[in-house]
Amino acid sequence: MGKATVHDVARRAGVSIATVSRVVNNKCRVEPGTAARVKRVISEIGYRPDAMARGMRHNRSYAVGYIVSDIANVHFMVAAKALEEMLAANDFSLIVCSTGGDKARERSQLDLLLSKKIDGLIINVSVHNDGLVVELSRQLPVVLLSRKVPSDLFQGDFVGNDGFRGAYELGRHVLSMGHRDIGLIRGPDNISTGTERFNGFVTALREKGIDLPQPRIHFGDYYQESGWNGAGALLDVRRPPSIIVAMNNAMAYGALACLRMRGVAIPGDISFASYGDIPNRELLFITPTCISQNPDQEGSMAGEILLRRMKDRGARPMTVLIPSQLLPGDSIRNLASKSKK
Amino acid sequence: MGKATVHDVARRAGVSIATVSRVVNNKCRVEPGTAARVKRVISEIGYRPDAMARGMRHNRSYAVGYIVSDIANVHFMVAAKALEEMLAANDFSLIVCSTGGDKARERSQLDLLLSKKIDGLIINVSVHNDGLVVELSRQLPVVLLSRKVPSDLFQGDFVGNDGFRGAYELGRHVLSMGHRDIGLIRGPDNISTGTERFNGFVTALREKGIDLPQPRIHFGDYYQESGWNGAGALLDVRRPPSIIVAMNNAMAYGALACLRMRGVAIPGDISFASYGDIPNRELLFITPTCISQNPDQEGSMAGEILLRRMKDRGARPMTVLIPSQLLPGDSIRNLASKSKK
DNA sequence: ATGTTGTCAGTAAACGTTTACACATATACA
DNA sequence: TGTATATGTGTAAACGTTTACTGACAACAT
Repeated sequence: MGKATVHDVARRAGVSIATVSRVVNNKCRVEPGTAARVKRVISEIGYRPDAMARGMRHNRSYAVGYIVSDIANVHFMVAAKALEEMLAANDFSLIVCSTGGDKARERSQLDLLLSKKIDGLIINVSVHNDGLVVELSRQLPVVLLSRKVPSDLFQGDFVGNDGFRGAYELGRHVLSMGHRDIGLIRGPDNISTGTERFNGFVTALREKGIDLPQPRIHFGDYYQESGWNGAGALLDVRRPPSIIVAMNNAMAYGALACLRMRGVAIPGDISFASYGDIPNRELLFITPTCISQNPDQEGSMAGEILLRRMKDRGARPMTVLIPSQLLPGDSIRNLASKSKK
Repeated sequence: MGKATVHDVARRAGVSIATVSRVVNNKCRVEPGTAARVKRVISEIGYRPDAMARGMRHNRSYAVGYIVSDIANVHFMVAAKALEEMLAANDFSLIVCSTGGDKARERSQLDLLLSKKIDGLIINVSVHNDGLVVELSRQLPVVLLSRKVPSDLFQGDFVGNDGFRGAYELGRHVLSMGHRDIGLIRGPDNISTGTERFNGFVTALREKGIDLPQPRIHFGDYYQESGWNGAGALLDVRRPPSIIVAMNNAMAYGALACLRMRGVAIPGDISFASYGDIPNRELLFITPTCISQNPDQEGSMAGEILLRRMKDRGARPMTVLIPSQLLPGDSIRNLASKSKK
C-alpha cells in the first residue's frame, strides 16, 4: 500500500526511523547487515518516501514550473516535451501552466506555483509583466524562455532562439532570390522576439541598400488572425510587393490562408516566406520556405540551464541562443536570373 | 518575502497561530475585528500558506498528473490545454509526463507522481500496462483518457472519443460518395481505439453488404511512418483501391506524404479520408475529409470527471464518449452520380 | 448566587520526513 | 587501566500547517 511510512519500516526491521532514513538516502555509513535488512523490508511493504514531507524538511519540492502563454502552441509544446524529458531524467516533475497571455492569470498561476514551493521556473513572460520576473528571480531560479526582458531590469538566465541571426539569414535568402519589394508581417515591438527578428531582417536589407517603407510593414500579434489581416492589407494596394514574409508560424498560417482564399498563386503571383516551424510543411499546398527554430533544443537547453542554476544559485547568468536553420521550400520565385524590377 | 510563516503573522497580529489559520481558511467564526487585523498583517508581509505543509497535514497535494505517450502530439496537447484550464480554475496544478510509450518509463514517472502524493491522475495508458491501472485505481482517483482497458480488469472513469460512431460515420460517408473498394490503414488491435474505429468502419461497410478483404487492410502503429508504409503497400498492387482511409492523424500525414511523393493525384487518381484532427487542414495540398475528435472537449471533460471523482471517491464510474464530427474536405472523388464500380 | 450555554481564542499534537546531538560499543594508543 | 578516536545507532527536535481539545469570559436562565 502507498500508506507505509518510515515508522512502519523501522518497526518491521527492528531499527529506528533514523536508520531507515539513512538507508534510504544512503547518507552516513550504516552497517551492511542492517542496511540489507531495511532494504528488504522496504521492498517488501513497498515503502516510498513521501515527497511532501521530505520537501517540507528541505524546503524543496523537486518540481519546476513551466509558464507559457499558450501550451497548445506547437513551439512551446515541442519545447515542453524536450524539457520534460530532461527534467524527468533528473527526478524533477514539470508543472505546466497556460496563461493565455493574460497578466492576471499569469500572476495567479504563479502564486499557486510559489505556494507549492517549486524549485525553479521556466517562463515565457507575457508582455508587460517584466516587473514580475524581477521580483521572482530574487525568490527562486528563473530561466526566461524565448522572450527577454530589458537587461537593465533583469540579468539572469535566458534561453531563446537567435531571432536576429535567423531573420537576417531569411532576409539574405529572400534577397538572393532577387526580391527587392518586400511586404512584412512583423511581431509586436514590445516582445523581444518581435523587434529582434525585425531588426535582423531589415539589417539584411539595409546591407543591400534597401529600405523597407512604412506601408510595407504590418504589425501582427503573433496570432493567426493577424497574419490573415496583414496579408490582406499588403495585397489591397495598387502595387503589392513581390513577396510576403511573416515573422512567426501562426501568422504564416493566417497569411497563407488569406493568399489561398484570394486565389493568389504562390509563387506565381506572389512569393512567400516565414519565420518559425511549420509541422509537415511539405504537405501544404505550397511548401513554404521558412526558418526552423529548433524548439526541442530550446526546451532541453532551458532544462539544462535551470538544473545548473538550481545546483548553484550563484553561477554566472547565461544567455543561450539556439541557432536557427533555413528550410528552403518552393514558395519563393527566383527573380535573380532575369534582371531585377 | 516568501518566507513568512503563520507564526510571523500571529506574532505581528498579536494572536495565536490557530487564529491565523482560521482566518486564512475562514473555518470557525472569528471576531470580525481580529480577523480584519490578521488579514491586514497577511497582506502587509505577503504571507502565503505553504502548500506542502498544508498538503502534508491533509495528505493532499492539489496537483494531478497527466501521463501520455507523447505530449507533443497535437491531440494530447490540445486536450492538455483544456484540462489545464479546467484544473487551474479549481486551484489544481497539472503535472505532465511524457512516456514515449515506454512501459518502464511509465512506471517510473508514475512512482515519482505517487511519491508526490498527487490527488488524481489522468492517463493515456500505454499498451500492455493494464495491470498498472488496476493497481493504481485502488490508491487514487484515476481517469482513463482515450484508451480503455478491458472492462473485466477495470471499471472506472473513462473519457474518450466515440471511435465506433466516428468511424462508422466516416464509413457511411465514404460509401455515400460511391466508393466500394477501400484500402484501410488501421491502428493496432491491442489499443482500444484501434479496434473500435476498425469495428465502426467495417460495420458501416457490412451494412451495405461490403466486405473488406485482408489485402485491403494494413496495420499501423499510429505513428507517421506506418502511414507512409501502409499507403505504399496499398498502392503496390495490380489494382489499387479507389480510396485510402487512415485511422489516425499521424498516419494520415504519412499516407498523404507517400501519395504526394509518388505523384498520385487526389482525388483524381485516388481518394483519401482519415480519422482525427489535422490542424489547418485547409492549407494542405488537398483538404482531407476527416473526423474531428474534439480533443479540447475530451480534455475538459476529463478534468471535470476527475474533479468530481476527487470530491466523491464513491461516485458511480462514468464513461463519457466525446462525439466526433465529420469535416468534409475535397479529398474524396464523388463516384456516386455515375453508376458504381 | 449558581449553573447553563455560547462565542472566541489559545495550546499542543499530529502529518512524515531529515538531522543535530547524544549514546553505546569497540578499537587504538599511552 | 584510562583516555582518545571511530563507528553505528537511537532520540528528539525541527519543517509549516490544521485541528481536537481546553479554557476564558460573557450572557442568560434558574
